[in-house]
Amino acid sequence: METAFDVLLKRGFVEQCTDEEGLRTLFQGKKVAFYIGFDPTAQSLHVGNLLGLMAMMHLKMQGQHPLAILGGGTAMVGDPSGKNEMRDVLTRETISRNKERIKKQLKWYLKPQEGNATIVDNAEWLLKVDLIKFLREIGSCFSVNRMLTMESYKIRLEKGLSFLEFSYQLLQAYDFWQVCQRYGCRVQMGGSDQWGNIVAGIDLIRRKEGAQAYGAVFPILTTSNGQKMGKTARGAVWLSGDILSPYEYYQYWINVDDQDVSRLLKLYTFLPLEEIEKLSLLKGEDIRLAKECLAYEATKITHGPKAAEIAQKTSRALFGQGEDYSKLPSTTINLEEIGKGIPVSSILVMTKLAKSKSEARRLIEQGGFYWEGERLKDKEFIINRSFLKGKSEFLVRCGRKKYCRVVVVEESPEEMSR
RNA sequence: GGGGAGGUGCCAGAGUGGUCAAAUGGGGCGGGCUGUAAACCCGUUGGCGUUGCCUACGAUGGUUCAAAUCCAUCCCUCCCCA
Repeated sequence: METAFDVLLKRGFVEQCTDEEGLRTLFQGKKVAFYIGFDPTAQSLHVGNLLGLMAMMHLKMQGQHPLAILGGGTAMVGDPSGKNEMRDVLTRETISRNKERIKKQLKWYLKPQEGNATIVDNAEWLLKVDLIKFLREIGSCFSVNRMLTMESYKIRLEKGLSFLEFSYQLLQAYDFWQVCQRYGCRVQMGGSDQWGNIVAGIDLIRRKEGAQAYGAVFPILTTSNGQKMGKTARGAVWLSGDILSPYEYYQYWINVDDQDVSRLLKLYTFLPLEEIEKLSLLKGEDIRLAKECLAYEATKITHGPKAAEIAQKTSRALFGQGEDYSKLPSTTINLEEIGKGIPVSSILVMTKLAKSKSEARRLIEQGGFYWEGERLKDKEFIINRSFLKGKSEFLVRCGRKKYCRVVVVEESPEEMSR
C-alpha cells in the first residue's frame, strides 16, 4: 500500500532519511505529526523553503498533520549549517518584523485554520530556557568531539565559528524534543544542510525518551550543471509578492533549464506524476510548453490562480502573440517632468531596470535598451513631449527579457491623492 | 593571557609609497547564436553633471607633495602555545 511517505519518495523529495522502512510504517494509516522549521532570518521565505512547504502540503493532503516551527527563538542564534561565513546577529526588532511576515506566508500555504496543520513559535519555549538547567539536562547529552566531526561544521571550523552559532544545534535538537513531548511529533524534515541538526535531535529524543524519532532531508536545489538554484539577478527567488512580483516569479520558472523541468514539476507542482511524465517527453522547442505548465502551476501555488493567469497572459503577450501586457509592473511619470525632458538613463533607473545611471548608460551603449520595441542606442537621449507623440503608455525593454511599462500621467501621484 | 598570520570590489584572490577605480578567475549584466533553454563567442562590471570630479582597499587618527601600500590606536578573524 502506498503511504504518504511514498508520495514524497516518488516525487524526489527525499535525498536522505534515517530509516526508510521505519518511516513508511510510521506513515501508514494514522496521522503523524511531522515538523519543519523556518527561521525568520529574512523578510520572506524563498523557493528553497518552498520545497519543505510543498512536502508539507502533500502530506497534509494525504491526511497527515504538518507542524511548522517558526524559529523566533532559533533566529536569535543563527544556524551556521551550510553557511561559510559568520552570520550577522539579528536584532530582536528585525526578527519580530520578519516573524509577522513569515507567519502570514506559512498560513497561506498550510492553512492551519482548516485544521490538520499547526504553526508554533519556538520562542515560546526557547526564550524561557534557564541556562544552567539547559546545560545540565541537554548539554550533557552532546559530545563536542562528535559535533566537531560533523560535515555541517567543517567549513566553519576553517573560517571561524562562534560559540553562539555552535550552540545552534543544541537548540534545534531541543526543539525536536519539545515538539515530541508537546505534539507527539517524531519526524523532522528539512533541507539537506539540516541533516546534522536533525540527527542531533533524534539522538536527544532517544536519550531523553528512549523513543525512536525519524528524519528526512530534501535535496539541495541545483541546476543540472551543478549551480545553486533559486538565484536571480535580484537575489533569492522570494515568495513574497511585494519583493518579487508574480510576473517575475512566473518568469523565473519559465527560464529554468530544460534539463531541470521534469524534476521541478515533481517538486513544485501538484500535477499527477503521469501527467508530468507526458510533459517530460516533449523535445526541443516544445519543452517550453512544459515550462509554461511549471510556471503556471508554481505561480498558482504561491500567488493564487488569478495572479498566475495574469502572469501567464503577460508573459505570453511579451514573448509571443497577444497584446495585453497591461498587468506588467509599471512606473508612472509625471507629464510635467517629461515636458522638461528626461534622459533615458533616468527612465531606466525609475523603472528599476537599472540600478544606477551609470549602469543604465552602459546598458544603452551596449544596445540593450528598447523603447516600444525599437533599439535606442544613444545614451544621452532626452525623452520629451514630442517624442511621446501623444501616447501615454510605453513598453520598455531591457536586455532580452526584462520588460517594464511606463505610464505618463497628468499629475504626480502625490497630488492626485491630495 | 603569550606568540604568529591576516582583514582588498558581489565572491575568490593579486597588489606592499605615485603609472591603482585596483591584475586574474568566478558570478552578474549587455550583445551575437537560439526556443524566453543549454553550450559557445564577443563586450562590460564603483558612483556622478563622464576627456573631469567624488567615494572606495576593517575603523579612526597620523607621516608624506602623494598611501590599499608607511606609523599609531582600536575592532574582527585564523593558526600555534596556555
